[in-house]
Amino acid sequence: MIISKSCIYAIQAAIFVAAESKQGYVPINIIADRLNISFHFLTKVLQDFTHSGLMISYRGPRGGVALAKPADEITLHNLVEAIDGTDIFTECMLGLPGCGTAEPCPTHEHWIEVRQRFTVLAQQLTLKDMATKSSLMHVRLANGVKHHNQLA
Amino acid sequence: MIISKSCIYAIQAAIFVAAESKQGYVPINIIADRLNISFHFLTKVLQDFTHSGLMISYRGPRGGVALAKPADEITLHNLVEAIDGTDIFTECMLGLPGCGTAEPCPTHEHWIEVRQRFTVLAQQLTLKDMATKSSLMHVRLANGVKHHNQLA
DNA sequence: GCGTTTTAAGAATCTTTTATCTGAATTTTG
DNA sequence: CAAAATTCAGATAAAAGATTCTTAAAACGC
Repeated sequence: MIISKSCIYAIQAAIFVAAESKQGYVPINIIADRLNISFHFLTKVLQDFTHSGLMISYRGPRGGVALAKPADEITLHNLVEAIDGTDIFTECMLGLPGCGTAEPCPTHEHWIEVRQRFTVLAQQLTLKDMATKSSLMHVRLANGVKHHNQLA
Repeated sequence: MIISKSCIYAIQAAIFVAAESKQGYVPINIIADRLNISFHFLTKVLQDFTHSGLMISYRGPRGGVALAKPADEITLHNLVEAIDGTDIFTECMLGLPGCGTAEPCPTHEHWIEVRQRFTVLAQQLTLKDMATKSSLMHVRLANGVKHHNQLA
């Protein structure tokens, strides 16, 4: 998989928060319910967002999480970096440590072109863009479609 | 990581075999030695290549593995498919089961463009291409540079 | 046939990722 | 001040992936 499952959950949650964020803080149990993710697991994952300054959290009644910045100032790149790190955007396809223009691996020149496209995509696609396109995803999640292996 | 570690080892081994294959079968212990990979592990991984018809194997003295086809008829796509399957080339970035043009996820239209580039790359890059570009990789591996975390 | 070389196959171990649970700590509400 | 809502932190369990180990099977040379 391109990005980790934790990261997928985190991105979906961020889209959800961006779509609902007019009402102040969004409680994590609400997000977990609507997205069919374990509450405790999501709590842990979202802490990476608060630690990296993409979200802010508030305890107690009417607490929850909220975006720390406007949705159009948070990119997919920011989200992935906070959860999975930047390896995906910098790594050699074969994982060779010193691979670069000086000592390219056999796939180097072909791979960096694809990787560069992916990086640009991630830097240009904002949370706002994704939130406005998320209607269909939400409908499906709300209808009980869980992740993966649950097609049957 | 884009592709699994098993797949990375397998690709490196395939490049090695392609470069040496004039001498009939190449013993797996030789490949494992030169590439700093565990012999037993490599044995298991290369079985996926023989099972999928990309390589042929032969037991006993002067045995080993060899390409089943000319190196310019084996693509990177073939190699990845044999080890990791085709998920990488077909999957939605967020791993949503029904994601497609009918019900796109928020990243769908952006992601498929990158994914398509990657697929074309993998289908056009042949083992022959990689073997001719592999000199530097082999030098580094022969000098004892192991994979990952062994930089110090 | 016997010993050596080599792949084949599967079990066992270790590591990482994913997921759950429990007990706090914090803040608002009444 | 007490009760409820909510995040925070850490321990633990389950699952998946990576690696190693052990034994078998095949081929060859003598």
